[in-house]
Amino acid sequence: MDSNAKRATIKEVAAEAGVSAMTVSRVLNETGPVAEETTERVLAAISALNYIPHRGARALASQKTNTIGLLFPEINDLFFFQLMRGVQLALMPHGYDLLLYSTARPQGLDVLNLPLGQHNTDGLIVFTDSLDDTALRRLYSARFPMVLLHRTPPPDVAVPSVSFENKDGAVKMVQHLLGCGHRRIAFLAGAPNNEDANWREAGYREALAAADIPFDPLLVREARFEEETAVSVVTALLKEKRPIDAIFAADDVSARGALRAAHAAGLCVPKDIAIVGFDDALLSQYTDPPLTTVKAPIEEAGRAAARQLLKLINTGQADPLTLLPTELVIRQSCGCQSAQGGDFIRVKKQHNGNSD
Amino acid sequence: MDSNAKRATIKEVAAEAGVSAMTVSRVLNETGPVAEETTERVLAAISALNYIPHRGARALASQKTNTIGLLFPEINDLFFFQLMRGVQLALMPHGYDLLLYSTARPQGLDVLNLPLGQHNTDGLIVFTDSLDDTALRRLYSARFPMVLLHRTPPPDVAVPSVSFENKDGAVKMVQHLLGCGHRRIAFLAGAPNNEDANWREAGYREALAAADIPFDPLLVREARFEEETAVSVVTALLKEKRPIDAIFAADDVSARGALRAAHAAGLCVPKDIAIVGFDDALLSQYTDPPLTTVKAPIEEAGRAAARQLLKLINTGQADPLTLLPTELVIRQSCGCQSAQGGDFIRVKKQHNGNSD
DNA sequence: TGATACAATGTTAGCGTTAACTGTTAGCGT
DNA sequence: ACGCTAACAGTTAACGCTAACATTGTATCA
Repeated sequence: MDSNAKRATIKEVAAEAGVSAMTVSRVLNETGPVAEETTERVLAAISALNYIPHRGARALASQKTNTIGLLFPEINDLFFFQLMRGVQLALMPHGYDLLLYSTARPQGLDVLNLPLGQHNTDGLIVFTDSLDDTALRRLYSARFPMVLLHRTPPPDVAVPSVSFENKDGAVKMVQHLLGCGHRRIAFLAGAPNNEDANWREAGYREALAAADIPFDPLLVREARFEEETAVSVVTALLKEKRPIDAIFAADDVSARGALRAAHAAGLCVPKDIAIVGFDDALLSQYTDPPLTTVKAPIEEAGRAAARQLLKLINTGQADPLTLLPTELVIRQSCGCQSAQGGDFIRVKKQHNGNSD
Repeated sequence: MDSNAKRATIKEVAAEAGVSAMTVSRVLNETGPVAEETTERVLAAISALNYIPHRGARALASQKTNTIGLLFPEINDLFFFQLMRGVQLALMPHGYDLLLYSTARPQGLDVLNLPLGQHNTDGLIVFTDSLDDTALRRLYSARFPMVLLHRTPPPDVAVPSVSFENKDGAVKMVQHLLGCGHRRIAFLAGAPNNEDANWREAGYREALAAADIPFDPLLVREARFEEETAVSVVTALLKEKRPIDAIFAADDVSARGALRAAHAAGLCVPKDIAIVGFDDALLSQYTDPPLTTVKAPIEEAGRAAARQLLKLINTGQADPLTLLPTELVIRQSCGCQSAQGGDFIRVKKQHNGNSD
């Protein structure tokens, strides 16, 4: 191994192989015919000099970065790893790399100094509220390819968006609980600006209304997808001694918190109270008792977002809305007998799981 | 908003402001004197044209990317978010962006096609085993600035490394348990190639030896830092009916698993068995009972790695080894009375928490 | 008063790569 | 033997930016 080697350039490789730089480029990018014998010499030279093409130079000359950016807010949820994996898996076979950036406070982001954008990526996946509407509009008006993940674009911005059938899943879950005989169902909401959470709450309300059960605002608490918040909120709720048959948490993390709070209050789940979640997160089958939940295809969401973005980059258009199906996963925390996925539940088919 | 605007270039900005491109560059980078009035005109032009400098071009011309790469293995631990945050926080004020890349299978990584490297970053932070020794040597011999996080470099590679005082922390914990009267202490190890875990196990053994307690290999199980693995491994261990006073898990995640397994086996923690962990992860104060553990400064590790890398880039050298101190956090799962951090425990001061 | 310094700008060239073009040469049908 | 095509390779310019140097003007000092 050469010790103090500076980076080798394409010219040096070309010289080593006795060809022109262009030929090396052709070998590298498979962009034009090169004789087999020449190819081999070039490859040998590349190997010998430990040559790695310079991204910046490539981007300059070809006007492509072969990089996709993923913008995400400050988060602390394993959820995100699955999502990222999905994106990466979908991107890799197409030769794209994934550049991640976490925007601690999206509002403060200077659009002119965006760490990810036209200057270093071919497109952007924007996760939830990691970018505010203003920045979104700017990029959109500059025709920069973007896909939103778990976020609806503002009305005047036609950016493709990928999400779950959140409302549909929540409806199914509430109908399942109702089918078990539960009537007083509390709901643990997410943060106010979280769209997934809002659609889930909408589904909760809609299913109640459909069953002619009056909506009781006192049964809705904000757990913000946080286990500890859920614990304190549910502890408080249980202290109030309202009659409650079940708690529907807007995600599995808060369901876990609810479970802990219920146990701490001396309640037996599901005998005294049913507790269910949403997401079917990694650990949800191991809670005590195993959690009944709605399975959300998280990794698939990442894949779908990547696919849509590539489509947008390559063809100039993509599906405006991709909604991934959710499905009931019935375990023990709901206290129902049904072994299988609750097929007996009639769910009115909707053209779109989120909107009416 | 101009609708179909192509990217503006520095020349267009210069033309708009009635100056040369160089002056714009100077304003942008604060690299040379520019009259106040001119500066304002340039800034106005930048704003009007929505100009964003092209990273690639900059990198080419200045031979700097202002980007640091963080390589990490496939990971499913909240741990990582704290680490990343630390890195990002330390980098931001110096104008560096953070480029992340997750190497699913580091062995298969083609050194010549490394997604992160000299071509697009000014330096690399390598987390645990996300890069194999061969690749590491190559980059090192090309004098590419790198810092290892939670990994010791191979002997012939002088790359700075940042880690915790793992062994020291483990010693303290075992001594604490011994001080409580526990004698038969089981250990839940991490994956064999995880250095943090290995040092923790070394500390466990050393403390036992120092107390003249024979090491019993049957009391060591591999939980791999995974909650579910810990549950099954501990369940099996408890079934064997060996006398066990305490379980020392190599991290809090597996401690959580141990806790669940113990409860499931009808044991009361800490009355029947003490269970302690390592890391002081986000949720550890909320377990039931609250987990006694060793606090590892995770975010600080990220910061330290970033600092060392910047130092290496700027001055050509950095501290070969940064060991961040760990400290006992005594809660209830160990069953000791001591309210505060166990000051009564005498710990022999060592020059280096990991090596002897 | 001219020499000196430095603030403020401009000019030129080049970073490493690829797009678009320009040759060559060989094969092939007629 | 003539042109025609296609395989293979090279040349030139340009991508957007900044380093290094060159050029002005103006204030300062002996």
